[in-house]
Amino acid sequence: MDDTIKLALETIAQDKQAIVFCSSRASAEKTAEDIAKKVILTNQERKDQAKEISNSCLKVISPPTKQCKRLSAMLTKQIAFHHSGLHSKQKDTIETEFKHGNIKIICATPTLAAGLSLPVFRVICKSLKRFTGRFGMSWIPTLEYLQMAGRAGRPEYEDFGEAIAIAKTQNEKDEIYQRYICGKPEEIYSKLNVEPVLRMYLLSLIASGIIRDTDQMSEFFAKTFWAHQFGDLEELEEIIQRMLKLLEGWGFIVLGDLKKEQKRSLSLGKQKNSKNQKEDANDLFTSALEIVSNKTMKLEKSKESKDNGVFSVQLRATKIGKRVSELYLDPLTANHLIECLDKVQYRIDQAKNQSTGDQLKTTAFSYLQMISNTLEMRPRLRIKVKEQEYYSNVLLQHYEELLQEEPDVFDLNYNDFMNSIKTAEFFQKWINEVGEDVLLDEMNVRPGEIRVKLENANWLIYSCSELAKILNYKSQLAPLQRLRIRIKFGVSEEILPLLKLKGVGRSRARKLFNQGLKTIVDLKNSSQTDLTTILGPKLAASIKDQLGQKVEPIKKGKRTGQMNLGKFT
DNA sequence: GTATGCTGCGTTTAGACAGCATGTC
DNA sequence: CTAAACGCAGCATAC
Repeated sequence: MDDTIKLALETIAQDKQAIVFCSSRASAEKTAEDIAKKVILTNQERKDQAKEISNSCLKVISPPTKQCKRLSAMLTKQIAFHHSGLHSKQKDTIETEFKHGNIKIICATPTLAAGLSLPVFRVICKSLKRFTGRFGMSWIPTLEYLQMAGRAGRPEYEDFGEAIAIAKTQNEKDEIYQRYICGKPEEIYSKLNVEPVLRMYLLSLIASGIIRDTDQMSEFFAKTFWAHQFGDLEELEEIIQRMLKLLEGWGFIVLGDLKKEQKRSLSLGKQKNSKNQKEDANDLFTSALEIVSNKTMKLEKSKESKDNGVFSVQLRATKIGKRVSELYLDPLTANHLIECLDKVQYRIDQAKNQSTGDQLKTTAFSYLQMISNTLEMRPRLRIKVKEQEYYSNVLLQHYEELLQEEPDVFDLNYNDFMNSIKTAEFFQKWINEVGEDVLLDEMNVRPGEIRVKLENANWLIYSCSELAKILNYKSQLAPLQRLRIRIKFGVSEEILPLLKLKGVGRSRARKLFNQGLKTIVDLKNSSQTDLTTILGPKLAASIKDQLGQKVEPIKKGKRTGQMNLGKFT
């Protein structure tokens, strides 16, 4: 039998608890399941307790997903898995019930290591390797090992705790000993992801007025702990230089007083070719940039340049640049969104001018793909090998609606682009009321991920409408707002009016609609009795009340309102 | 006949943070 | 420089 499973069972035999850290979700689920298979609960009280927890996790989503069922089944044995795909309510109950001692083993991905304190007698690391795109399976950072191992030992209950790392070979054993037991935790800092961070950082520093010119900028970055950590100051200079130029080209900042604030796409009637626009902008700024290049950023030489009396170039955020910074958008994303909004607006204007002919339509899918292809929406839903054909069809189907060009098939970004199509398709299904169980089966999105995606989408769409306001694209505000509500509730267009009522969400609105109550007016004309049969007495009364109509006292029937409500939620 | 186990091959692979507005029986 | 394990299908064996 697997050593991990042996150790887990032995822990249970001691009537203690353990966390098993696994390197993938599939592994966490499977390991937990394998352990659960071998567990036999004898104590009736424990059985009942476990059953109760199992049920409460099962009914978090209705209808339950296969993930819910799998979790629920093993909770019966006081075993659980834990990873980011779980619904947050399930995560919560698992954590609290583990604390209460009602769950004996949790098989988890690193979520649990980073999260709140969840001390335990024994930590078992099934594997200390993890897949990384670039290097295949590689050792996890020492710091992460320490975090996981640090869960072991509960000062309140135990004198000590155990952290056990499983090695598959003698070689691995030595390596683990050297690397994790003797090794020092590495610096947290990585050079890999500097650019996006720097983009945002730079813009926010300028927008907030902390940095007003290139002198201050140089000074600021030279002094930063971050710059110190980065080490290679010249490389940092280059990056800052590049970011500055990008921010300027995107119209988020203005250099010096050489030019008035760039008005971006404010005139509605005019077709804007964004590429040309950008080039123009770059031309205009060349002189300013040259000054900057020659003068700033030579951090080591900054004294020298000051002595030479070269003047500093002013840095100022534009109106839209400020808003981008406030919205906490990556400027690259913001630019992408703005370009897409430009395109939508162009289509709208064209449609106004010529009434005939085929117009390129902007649909919900257009916007959904737009937000799906941002950095913020990463990681996108991945297209599996067998799904490729399906999603090329989806792409074809929505081709005309897209607001960005399809990259070349051999482009490195092509995969990512296709994943944005799948992600958009996921949102599309969500706002057409497809259930979470189906979404998991068909698209491999788990409830936990769904929540994160929806939150991001909500934020991005909100940001879009804020940008649209500044760009004066008024005609896009309503569609964006509608889309935002649809995303939030996961509903189709047709039942939108019903959502204004308190206590009416995705499923209740659908119920009403299917009973022929499609609008607020329909509801006003319906009797409270009818509403009661659909939604139960309490909600029926509440709706009548919200509509400003007389509320008849609730009759006490065989079933109370409480029970009805329970059934619907 | 059904359940379980083994082998071989193709496929997949952790997580989390930002803003906003408002509410849940 | 630098994979490993899961899931599934197909087949063998146990009950």
